[in-house]
Amino acid sequence: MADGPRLPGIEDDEDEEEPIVLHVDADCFYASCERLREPELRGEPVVVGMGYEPGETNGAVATASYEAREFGVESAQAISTALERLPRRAALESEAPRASEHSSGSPRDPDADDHDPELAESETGHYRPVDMDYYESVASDVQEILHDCADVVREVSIDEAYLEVTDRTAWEVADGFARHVKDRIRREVGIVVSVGAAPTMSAAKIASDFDKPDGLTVVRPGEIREFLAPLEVDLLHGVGPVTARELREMGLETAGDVAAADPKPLVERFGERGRELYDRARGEDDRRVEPKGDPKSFSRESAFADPVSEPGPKYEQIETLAAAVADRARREGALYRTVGVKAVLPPFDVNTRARSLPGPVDEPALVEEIARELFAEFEDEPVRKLGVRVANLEFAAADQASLDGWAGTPDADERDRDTDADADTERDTNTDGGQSSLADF
DNA sequence: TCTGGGGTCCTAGGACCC
DNA sequence: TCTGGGGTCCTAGGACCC
Repeated sequence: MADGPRLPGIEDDEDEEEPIVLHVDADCFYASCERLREPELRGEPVVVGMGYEPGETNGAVATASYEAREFGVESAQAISTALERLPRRAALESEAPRASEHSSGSPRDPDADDHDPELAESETGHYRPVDMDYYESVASDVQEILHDCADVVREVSIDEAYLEVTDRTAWEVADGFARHVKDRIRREVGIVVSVGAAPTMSAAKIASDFDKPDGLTVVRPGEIREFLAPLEVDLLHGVGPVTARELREMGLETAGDVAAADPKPLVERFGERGRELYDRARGEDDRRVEPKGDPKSFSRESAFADPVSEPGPKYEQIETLAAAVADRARREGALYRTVGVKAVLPPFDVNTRARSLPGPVDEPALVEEIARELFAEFEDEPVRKLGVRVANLEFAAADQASLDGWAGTPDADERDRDTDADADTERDTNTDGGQSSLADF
């Protein structure tokens, strides 16, 4: 606006102050990873299933390649539904990939296809179980490049990150910079990503989604509202099916409608979220890219193939999950103050229970004990899914060292004392005895 | 769309405190 | 004692995201 001196090619002084945020989002990441180690899958429909085992029909779709999506396979869909739309290529193949498996005239396993035995290969797809360890190793290669390209990186999930690159590029060449990031990841890792560049995190996020797959969309300062206006409300981050329906009932179909609406009813109906929605639709978002902080909770859950009514197997599962969660916390160096369970009863009735302790602990036996107690009220109910969670985490690592210095009580000592106390005291969180480790805090 | 697993944030109500 | 207002912590549920 002001008429001060301008650098060549820069339209407006204000633009210089506008942050340049990149949102990098891998396209059907799990499927791409599978193709990385199994190049025969390139160009083929690939479905990666969670809770899926080769040859089985249980589980849900984690990721479907774009070829698989053509058949109506969608993420979060039941594998059984996906299989109806896109039958499995051959049952044998998914157990142990063999080079010649899908060459012509291969013998069929009896349960290879429960459908048309004459099914054309072109109408079948490849199903693979999720292999997080492998995907994480690929993701860390990608992340290395991202950190190399930006001053601040915020990893949102395994396949998605925000980059603050204001000092690395300029608006007039932002598309070239984004191209460079894309190319490096493709060349060095073999993964295709979509990138959005914008002055705000929320616009960058939508921009990366705009032209998927292999997309590159730059939204320059002053263009955000115009860019968002025609988009359906459910494309806005934070608007799911429920909110989208309610917005439509209010006569708001697009981001432009929301931006032009009276914010009062939005705030009345949706509270703080309504305000945020309104601001974001107008291109207003002053969040800066910051590295992700410590996690707030750890949880593990697992579903039964069919609802289970007998207490035995359910308590067994609770114990397994409790041990896994406690182990995770210990490995990550986290103390927890709250233990919770989740019981999903048919048809899909989600129940959660939680109990907090007076102070943070690292005690696997206690996690199990509390989880069992919290679960007791559901022991005779049919249960389809169970979960165990620890929350109110404390990552004491940094402080702990100095604390140890004067207190002279390493972690292990505290744990031992606590376990001893455990043996002879009822572990009621409100009694004052038997909580020696807690008293230290 | 009949439902997998790991998270985050928000809200509402109750307990409790001053 | 029927009674104000503010604050915090806790639990449960819900919506949402990937």
